[in-house]
Amino acid sequence: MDGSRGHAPRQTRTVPIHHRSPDGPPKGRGCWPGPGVGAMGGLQRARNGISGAGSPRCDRRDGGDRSEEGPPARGRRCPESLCRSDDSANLARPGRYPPDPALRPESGILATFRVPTQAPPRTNPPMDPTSIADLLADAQSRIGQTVRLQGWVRTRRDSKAGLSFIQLSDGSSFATMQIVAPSDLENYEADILRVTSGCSLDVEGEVVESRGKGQAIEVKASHIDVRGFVDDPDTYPVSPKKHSYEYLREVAHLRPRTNTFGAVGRVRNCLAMAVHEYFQTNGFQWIHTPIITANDCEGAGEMFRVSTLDAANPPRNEQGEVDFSQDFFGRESHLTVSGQLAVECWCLALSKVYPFGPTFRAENSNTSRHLAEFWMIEPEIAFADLNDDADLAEGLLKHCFRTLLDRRGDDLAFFNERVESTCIQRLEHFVESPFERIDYTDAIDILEKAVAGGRKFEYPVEWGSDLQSEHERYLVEEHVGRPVVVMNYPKDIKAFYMRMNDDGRTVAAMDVLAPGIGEIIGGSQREERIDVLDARLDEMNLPREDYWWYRDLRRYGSVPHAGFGLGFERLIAYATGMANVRDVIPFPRSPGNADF
RNA sequence: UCCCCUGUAGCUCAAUUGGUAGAGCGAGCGGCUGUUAACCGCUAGGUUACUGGUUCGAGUCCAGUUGGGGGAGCCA
Repeated sequence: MDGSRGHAPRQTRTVPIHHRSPDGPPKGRGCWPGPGVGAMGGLQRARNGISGAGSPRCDRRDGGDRSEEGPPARGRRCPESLCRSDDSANLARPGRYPPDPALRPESGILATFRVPTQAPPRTNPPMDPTSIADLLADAQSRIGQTVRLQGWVRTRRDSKAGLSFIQLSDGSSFATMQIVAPSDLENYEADILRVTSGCSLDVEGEVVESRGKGQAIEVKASHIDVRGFVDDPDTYPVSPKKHSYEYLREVAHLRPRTNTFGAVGRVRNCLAMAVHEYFQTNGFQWIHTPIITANDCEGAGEMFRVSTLDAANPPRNEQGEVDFSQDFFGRESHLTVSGQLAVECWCLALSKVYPFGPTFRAENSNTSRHLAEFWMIEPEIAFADLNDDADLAEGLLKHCFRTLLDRRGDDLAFFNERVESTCIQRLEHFVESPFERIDYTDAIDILEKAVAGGRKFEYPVEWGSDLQSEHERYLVEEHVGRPVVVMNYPKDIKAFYMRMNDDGRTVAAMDVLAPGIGEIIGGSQREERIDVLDARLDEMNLPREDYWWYRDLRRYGSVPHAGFGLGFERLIAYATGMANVRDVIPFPRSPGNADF
């Protein structure tokens, strides 16, 4: 029943004030966080200085007893401030909202919830809400209509002419909507003048042509319902100013409210859909390869163990080793580091397949290009060789970026203006130019010529060793200037499953290198000949029996096939110009960091 | 994991050879204004990440711990 839908409780509630944090979480406010530089301050101190038990987020309090109401400021933690989103969002500093003398701290240990005063009347029955994106899609034809918008406040500006301007964002597009709140709204004094960044609103009003510059239309409000106030605005973490990315990572629960991260979220969604569209329109099947794997043969690095054994006191066998036969799966198991081996089974039945899901690596990698949990796209195609694989990589990437340019011009314009000034140009160039394809051996020649010409590298260039980051960067950024596919690497630096070339010393592997981000795709044609595969397993001291089902694929109807892995976060980082993959995933996991 | 840099107000940063801790933004209050990253004034806000040293005296020097960044390795 909607008559009261959207209205916060009307009564004033009181709570003991020590349920409130001595002060709020670190704040700021993120409209246009600039490039991430500088160091962190308050949060680490909060983290280091306070040692309370309980939820780790609750520890994130900065010191400082900022008013008379607080309990001892340090060494004390609020058990439920940030961690309980329902009530804490409405907690107010006592004595401020409302300014009721009976509730001042000196009258007792009471604080006041900050709640809207009175439910403003609204149309009956209430109308369905519209998204800002939909409203802007046909702005001119909507003029004169009454609409209902729901969203969060970016800024409020008052005019003594008897009105306030509120920038409302609902995340449906980069654009916000200007709400004009006339002072004759019955809750104008009581609510509207108390609205700050971060408040949630439910607005009804007429779409009108804007009298100001900067927007074609605006909504002249007839009713504004403040659904949720911001607790002490002084502590709202995402204040309307520039914030560093490092800081915003520490408030990852609120960073989607900033321009940058809202845009990242929409771009991420758009690219994910583009990936699926490309495959679905080209005859691929999406295969859900397992997250948990008991294979000890994936071989792509350190893995996270999945176990239900008592970590403090695990069962042990006669040799004193942990007895995983008593574990949940009856053997040691892990989170997947790749769906490739599993999806090859489905490739050799459904022909064109792709996993697209989360992947986990327990590597101690501390870089802007690595995450412990990331999303990977791993297409696999049957009756295909390495060139088909490179064609597929090129087709997929170009489709993704073309789609992004078509659909998220608003967000890309922002990235272009505020994050990386060549962002759009780079994407347009990307979709128009053919990839450069060079053999590893030729790449070595190019690098050797560069060295002969005086170019200095920290690591030596020699056939047989892997290309270093500096080598890849030279090839992509200086020598070619656009994405490069390096193909046919020496066999000794690549995995066992990559197909041996006729020269006997290289395998059909490829890396797609992109300017600014490095390796974005790694792939290969797979070894489909059982005798050659076995020889490679033996050569690398890998027990054949561990790969029995993988080898079966080569025994029963084997066929040349190929595939690659595309790191989804690297794709987003490249598309947006965001420098760190931790800032293109909602909640990044990296060594020492699994907050939120 | 290795190398380098770094931690000062809610945020971004200053602080001379070791000598009383500052600004901008944000916030609160007031002024002005169909405003729009508004503008003007006033106010509040600090155990200089933590622990221990050196010193008459430490934000500054030393050691350890811890957080962050850049680069490398591993890779996607």
